[in-house]
Amino acid sequence: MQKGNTAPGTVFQQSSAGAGTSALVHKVRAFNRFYMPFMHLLGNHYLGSEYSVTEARIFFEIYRQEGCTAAHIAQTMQIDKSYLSRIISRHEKDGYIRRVRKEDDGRSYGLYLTETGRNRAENFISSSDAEIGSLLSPLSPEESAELEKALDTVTKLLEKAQQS
Amino acid sequence: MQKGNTAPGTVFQQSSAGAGTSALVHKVRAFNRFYMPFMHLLGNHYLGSEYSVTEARIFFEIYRQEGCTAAHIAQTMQIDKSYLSRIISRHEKDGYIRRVRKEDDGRSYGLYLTETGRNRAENFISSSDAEIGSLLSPLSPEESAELEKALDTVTKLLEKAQQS
DNA sequence: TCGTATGGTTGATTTTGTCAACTATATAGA
DNA sequence: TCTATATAGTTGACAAAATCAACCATACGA
Repeated sequence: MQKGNTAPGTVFQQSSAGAGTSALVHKVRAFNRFYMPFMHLLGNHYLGSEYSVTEARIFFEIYRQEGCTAAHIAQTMQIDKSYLSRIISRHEKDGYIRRVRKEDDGRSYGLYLTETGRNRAENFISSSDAEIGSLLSPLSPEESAELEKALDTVTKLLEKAQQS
Repeated sequence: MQKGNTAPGTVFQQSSAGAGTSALVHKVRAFNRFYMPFMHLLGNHYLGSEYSVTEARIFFEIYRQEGCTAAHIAQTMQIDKSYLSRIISRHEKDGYIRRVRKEDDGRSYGLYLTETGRNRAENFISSSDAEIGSLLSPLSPEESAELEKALDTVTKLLEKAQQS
């Protein structure tokens, strides 16, 4: 964790049901408590892999923005730059990422996945797809549509709240 | 992590959009990617506290089920019993929890929060309430109602999927 | 009462994350 | 240009979190 970081919370506590606390807040906490374990979003290893969640996230960060810098990742992921530096070195040594010195700024590198690295990332994605698919498989087409709509609604409202 | 554990995934990857992969699965992954950072559900420290998320979760596990055993917590949280044993010892030494030898089974202890421990847990809950409340504060009463309904829908459908 | 299973502890070790100091490059201003 | 200050990344030392195997004590069924 880095300095300006807001640390995580909002899960796994029971309701204190204080007078001034809204029903919605409690509902959100209850939702988090249910949703995270349901989606296997807890624990420190990514899927069944040998990678920690942090390591895997770094993978995906580069996957979705090839050429990004370590500084960018450190900022968006809120992790310590020294820790990140070591993870990147390891990934590079293992042949998953390449570093290319920036021409316009000799201090930083653009980060890229190698072919192997990209394959690895895409394998993770497939596994994740498969796992979620399996969790959702009991739903009928109608229920699936309903779920999709509800997720859209939640996203739409929270995005709106974020902008305000 | 313990043996039979399904490790976490389903977040932070980009879509691979394989032919057979349903739109719903992708929507769920996109939702996870948005929702977790929005709710500050990432990182290793609970709220601004000196506690790790794991330590705090142990707190809440006892809070909601006073008298439970370490074995129960280890199973439901999927953490190693030796690691748990040490965390419990620390919490006990710090005066937050009590251990009471079970009369019917001399191997195990019932775990209870002390007054101090309960206060600590409730403080966490208040902080969490406050944080979520602040995130949601821009929403109008109508939007809040809509969000609540959407969360209910998601929960209802996933619970149903879980049972099937 | 013997063998085996379970709850929990301990020691050793690895992995993960933090902190401060440092190098090298960049940039803005006198 | 020279100087000061900021930024990108690395390194060393360390602390915290997590894992693994061995172990003790109690329980329980054959």
